Amino acid sequence: MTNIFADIRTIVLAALRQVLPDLPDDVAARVEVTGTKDPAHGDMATNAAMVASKSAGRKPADIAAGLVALLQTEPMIETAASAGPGFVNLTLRPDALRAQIPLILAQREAYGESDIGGGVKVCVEYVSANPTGPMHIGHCRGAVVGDALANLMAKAGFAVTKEFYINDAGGQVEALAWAVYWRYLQAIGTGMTEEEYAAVVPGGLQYRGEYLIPVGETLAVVHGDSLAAPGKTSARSELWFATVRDTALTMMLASIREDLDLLGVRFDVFSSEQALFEKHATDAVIERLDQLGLIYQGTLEPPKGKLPDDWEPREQTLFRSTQFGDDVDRPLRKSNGTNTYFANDIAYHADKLDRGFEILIDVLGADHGGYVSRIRAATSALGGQLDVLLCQIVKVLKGGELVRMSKRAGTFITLRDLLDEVGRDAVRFTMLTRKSDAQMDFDVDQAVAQTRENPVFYVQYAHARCRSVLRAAGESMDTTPEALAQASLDSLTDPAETALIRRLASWPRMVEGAAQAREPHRIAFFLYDLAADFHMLWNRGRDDAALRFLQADHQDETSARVALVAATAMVIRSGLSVMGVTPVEEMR
RNA sequence: GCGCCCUUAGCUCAGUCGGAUAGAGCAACAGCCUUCUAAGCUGUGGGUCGGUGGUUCGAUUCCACCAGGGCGCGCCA
Repeated sequence: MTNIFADIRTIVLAALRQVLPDLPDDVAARVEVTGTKDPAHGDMATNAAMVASKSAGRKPADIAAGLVALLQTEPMIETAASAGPGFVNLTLRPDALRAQIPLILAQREAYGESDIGGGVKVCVEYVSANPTGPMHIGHCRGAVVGDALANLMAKAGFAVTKEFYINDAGGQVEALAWAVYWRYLQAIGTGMTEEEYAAVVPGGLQYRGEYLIPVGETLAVVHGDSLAAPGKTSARSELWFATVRDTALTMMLASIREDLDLLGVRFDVFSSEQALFEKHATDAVIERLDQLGLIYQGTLEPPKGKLPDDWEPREQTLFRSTQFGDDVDRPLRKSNGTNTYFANDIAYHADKLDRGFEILIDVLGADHGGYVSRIRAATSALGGQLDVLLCQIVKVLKGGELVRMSKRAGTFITLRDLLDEVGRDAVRFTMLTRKSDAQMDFDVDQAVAQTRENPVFYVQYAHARCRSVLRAAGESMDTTPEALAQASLDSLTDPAETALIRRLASWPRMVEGAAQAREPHRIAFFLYDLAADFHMLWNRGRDDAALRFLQADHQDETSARVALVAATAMVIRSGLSVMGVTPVEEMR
């Protein structure tokens, strides 16, 4: 595990303890070593003197002076200087920074891995689309964000499980079965009209999309007319319901998994709501909460403002979520005694805790915003920790126009449409170029553009250029990582080279910060900046032939630069693999 | 009406649990191809960080209130 920031922080902390032997641990924990914005401030800066000032009762400048004196003597540090309100700026010895290159080459794409996760078991739940239809663009962002977050946390040393929760119980599955049964009747050539059929469906016919036609046809092939009443009309639901529902769920889930596969998302675990239902998990968890004194029978206040038309006060089984920061207590059982979705979801989260996960993460759509505080409350009540990432709406733009998505108008964009148009890598990368809780416009034209505007292209281009140099170098030298790690790096002194090395060295710190903040989008921005550093260096070689990577007459310089290029390619690949994007070898 | 999220350059967005002179891309202007990919690079201009207070050595960052945008609001999942 390589992390030069962590190494320097250890050194700074040791020095701080010499200056202040009574340093409290909580103060020590706040000591940071960060990169600098301004090269004039050196390579790194630490806030150590400032954070320790208050508890030590000494001026920051005073402590900083003590630190500077000690840090000056460190072999990795060339100069230390106090500055501003009490920063200590550090300039590393050039060879200390360059020494990161062989370390990167030795670790390859594993570079950036960290142990801050400490092997803590984390369950990241995402997508969890209802198995009632194909995946649409609304699911896409959550799928990509969740998948990248899971990868990111795994890289940071958490023991991550990727999980998909199948909502295969409840009203919408019933509605699905009725919708599929209609497609079945059509497939066997029923004489009923859609209106006649809809009239017998409890709650009305939903899910009228054509994607259910193949399910009906499959049922017709397997079961012939046997699921219908004589005359090919609708039979009593007891006769066909379970068969139709199970076939529909199986086929819908298969289709979702196919879509996920195309997106490059693979889950470790698919959890079934129905399975929990059969174990009576919800009743069990309500019992558990009851024993904690968190359940009561009561009547909720009507919601403020606009009332539902049929509002009337009714007594329900309620959970005291207000004790855990929610605004109102929430119903677990409906007035007819059946469990609410919330209750079932508590059972599911309890199930995850029972499986030994210490941190639960749910990636949800923004339309679940109002749901967050109650499910977090429930998880806290059960002694767990739940982090929620809300993914805001994605608007799709094409030709500068907003592409309207409406199920009613039948113009909803499926995930597959988007993948066909833009490609998996561009979809994944673009979805990670915004903070997940910020609204996003997905510009289809930009995602396929081959210019710097398009971060996917820009990063891929940098990687392709690296590979191009390595291919060319490979004709006259050994470009295996093992061989390059032996190169003498003393010639890497150009500011553009140093900037690139500094960026590479900050990758492990970036991974840790992004994982702790649960912000996978930071990886995309890091790679973009890294690509910019590399493109700049590349073009320096255009202006000044002496800065080109391959120097026919200077073997040492060439190997040093090729080693740098190889390390750059590895870090790009390391980052892309977190994002689930495939690096390209060449642009075409 | 209540709750949650958001507001940073003309546009789209970064900004590392509070840190030094707030950064990119696009758009505008001025440059760089006998060369490992010019699908790129360099430079210039552009900001009361939505507003007003507060917390402290220090606030784009934390808190309160206000304005604007989005999402939701008992027996849907």
